[in-house]
Amino acid sequence: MAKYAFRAAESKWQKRWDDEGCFAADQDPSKPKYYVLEMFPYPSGKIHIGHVRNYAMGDVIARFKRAQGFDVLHPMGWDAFGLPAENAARDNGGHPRDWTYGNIEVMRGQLKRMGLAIDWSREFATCDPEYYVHQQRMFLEFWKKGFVERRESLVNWDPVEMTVLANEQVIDGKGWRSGAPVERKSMSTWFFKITERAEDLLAALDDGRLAGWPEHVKEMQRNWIGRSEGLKMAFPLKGDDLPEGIDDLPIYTTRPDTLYGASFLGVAPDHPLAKHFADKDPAVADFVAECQALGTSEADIEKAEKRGIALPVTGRHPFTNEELPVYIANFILMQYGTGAIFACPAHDQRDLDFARKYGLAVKPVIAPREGHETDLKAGDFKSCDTDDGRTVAYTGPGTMVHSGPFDGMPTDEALPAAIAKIEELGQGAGTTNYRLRDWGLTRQRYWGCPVPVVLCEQCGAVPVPEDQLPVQLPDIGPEEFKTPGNPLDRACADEWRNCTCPQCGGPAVRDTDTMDTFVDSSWYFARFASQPDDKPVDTAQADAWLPVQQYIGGIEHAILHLLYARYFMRNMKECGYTDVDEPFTNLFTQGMVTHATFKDAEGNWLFPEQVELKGNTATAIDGNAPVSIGAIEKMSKSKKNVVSPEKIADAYGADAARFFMLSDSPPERDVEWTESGVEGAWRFANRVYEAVAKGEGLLAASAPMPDNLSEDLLALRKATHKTIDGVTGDIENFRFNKAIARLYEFLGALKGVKTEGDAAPVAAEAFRTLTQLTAPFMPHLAEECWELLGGEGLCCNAAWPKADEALLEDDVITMPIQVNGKRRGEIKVAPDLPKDEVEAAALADADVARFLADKTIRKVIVVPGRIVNVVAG
RNA sequence: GCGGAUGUGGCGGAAUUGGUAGACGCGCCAGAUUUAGGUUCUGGUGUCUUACGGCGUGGAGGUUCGAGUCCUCUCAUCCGCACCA
Repeated sequence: MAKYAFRAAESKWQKRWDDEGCFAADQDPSKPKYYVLEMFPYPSGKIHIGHVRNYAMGDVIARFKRAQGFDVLHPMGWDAFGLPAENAARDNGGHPRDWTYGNIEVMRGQLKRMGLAIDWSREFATCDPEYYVHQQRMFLEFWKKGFVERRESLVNWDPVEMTVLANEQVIDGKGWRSGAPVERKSMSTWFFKITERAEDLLAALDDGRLAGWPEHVKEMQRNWIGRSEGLKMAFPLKGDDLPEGIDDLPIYTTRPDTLYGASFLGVAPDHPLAKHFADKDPAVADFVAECQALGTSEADIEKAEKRGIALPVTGRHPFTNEELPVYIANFILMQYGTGAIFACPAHDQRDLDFARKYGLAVKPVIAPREGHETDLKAGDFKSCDTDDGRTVAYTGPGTMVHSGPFDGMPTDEALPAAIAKIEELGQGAGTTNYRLRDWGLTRQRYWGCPVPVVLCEQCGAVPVPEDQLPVQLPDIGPEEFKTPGNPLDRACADEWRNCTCPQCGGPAVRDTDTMDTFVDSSWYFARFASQPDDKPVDTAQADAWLPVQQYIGGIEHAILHLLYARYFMRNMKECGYTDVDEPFTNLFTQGMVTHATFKDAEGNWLFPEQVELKGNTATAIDGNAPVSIGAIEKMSKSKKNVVSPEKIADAYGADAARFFMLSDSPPERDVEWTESGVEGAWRFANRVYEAVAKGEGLLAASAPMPDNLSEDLLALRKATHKTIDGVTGDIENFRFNKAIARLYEFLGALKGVKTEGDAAPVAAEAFRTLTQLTAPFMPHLAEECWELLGGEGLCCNAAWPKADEALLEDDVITMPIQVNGKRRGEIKVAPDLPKDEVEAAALADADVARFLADKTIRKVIVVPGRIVNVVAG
């Protein structure tokens, strides 16, 4: 029997699809449109197996929707700007542009080998000037409309490399290459005022606009935006050495109810007050410098031990007139609220840690439990005792104590009362605050979209005129990438940088910042839908496709990318480019691909292909040296636990690789790549091919379905239609692993099927179904089978099968019978048998009767079509 | 530190959403076919027990006729934390 020759088949069908333009979008205006998109790849060098998983998922949806009669848009492009290209140029020479486009060339070829149903005519890279010219245009438009603003922000500064560092380049407070302690430095950059849209970005999470998003992603975004109702108020300051014009300290708090428990005030190390005293006192300056060496990463700042230093100033409590000490504290974030707080150690854990360390007062003002009030004296800490004897800050609700007029109030009443009192005193007001910060959109790097702005000493920041766009990156020599700092900001780029001011005609320089790559990825999906030369999108064309109906990508993008894209769409809408505000109707976040790690006796990492696996033991492929098997981890080049999709495609075929990536785990979860797993997929392909080969030409013969089928043939028809029903539902719900399990089961049911006489049309239906249901997962195999069966045209163009409802019903079902919750027997009954008859049948069952012999029946619970439980004692 | 998720046989997972725990695949065991096989096919495979049966969904409690599923506490792992993409 002929084996499935996947190598020949894959190139043959890819060519056919290509020649016939099968996957071009906008083919038939009469069809409903469906836009499916996977997050576009960064061209890092080669496709890895995680890409295969991501794009295989999108491809299943694209092919499935196409078969269901949709006009499908399924495009591909490249998120091509970014830091790795500059690092590669630095380490290996060359130019970031050449490295990037070279990688794209390679990766495009690798993706095409996977046989994806992609409309390649729409491909672009974000580093194409034809793309980023529109981004520059929109930037200027947003600026004009006030969505963008230039202001100061803090960055990680490497004093040796003279460069801004990304958080990931800061290791233990030191630059990753220089090893020099990092400083926090303030510089002037551009911001998108995303906080102005915080309210709507938040509202859309709950008003049904994002009904097709996973709840946990929405929850993450809600928490990220972090809307809080609180109080902004000022503590009058007292001290000999106050900065000029500063006589109070504005703070923000979400717990005004605990104001009577205030024991000190705190400011961030970057706070103006901290800066003021650092200039006067070297000890303060040292402390501030130490805090700043932590870098800008929020995680690092909040994980650090709580530390601080007192300032020679006090703040007066508005209620008690007590003078509270003021500290610089390393856990206070300048970006949140006003960068200053009042601390109530009894009811905030961080404040408590700090107060303990510096011997500050702890004043409980909330009694957690009823009757507990009398235990509490001011200064006592009993309110916070835990069962195991530790004392922790009590952050829950309770009754106010030691709080003047608020005594006896529940906390939720004391909170507005405290705000009202502060407002009455004219020392502050209730406000809404967001954790979300404005989006600093520029980077001090070469390989990004230039900011189309000229900086003139006379006129300030001036937009580059429309007819001079795009501002393209200057061509500079490869040696420039080996020099520390931003090449755009150096003499090598002078010819580009020096220019005349478009406004006054005087000498000026270009802004040397480039845009964050998140800007590039915030609207690429719109450009896929419509690509006019003279504007970002044609509104009618773009809105015909948008929003993306199914977006697929990694959970690591749950917040930033997805929030930025939502924000950017709103800006585009206000500029009239689209009527859409939410870019992604349905979102699916897929898991990562993991792989076991291997090390030789010397502790060197080994690639999987250097290792021979036999059961649970591993040896080196060259010479039988023992190999230790390590943890199963996310694939990474450094640990060498990577597999090459190309080698997999060579050995087992693209279909097997795609199929295995979807078969083993639910798609939102991580999946472990195993050689045996892909072998199983390959075996399945061969078994399908061999099964279908028995039905050669059956579709072309097209005998009519007889009316009265034998029991066996009817059972096969039922299996066929149940499989159609199940697989269709599974694909719609992203349960690819279950769809594939059903295909395995169905293949098992086809064993020994006859193809003559009455059986011919039944077998034809079964084989046709198997082929079509397999097609989204193994499209090349499906075409090969389709041809073998004599199907009309291409399998990918055939309409998706429909299940016949009448064939989904069972005449007899098996019901388990429990006695006291334990399964003791089963009965076979008609699904619609009345309850009392089911009960009678259950009690009559011999196995059940045995367990009831010495018991009295108390109750019988019959769940129709499900189960019977007899309660007896 | 904060926020989000995950945890079921030797392994990946399934369980109609409170109703037979372990579908399907991998691995393993046995048998058959083959000149040979790390091929293909057939059967078996949670665990303890000779059996009757007991026990089993990270751990500890709880609700219920019935819990992998709901509630409380807890442990472990993973993702994000704003200049990596």
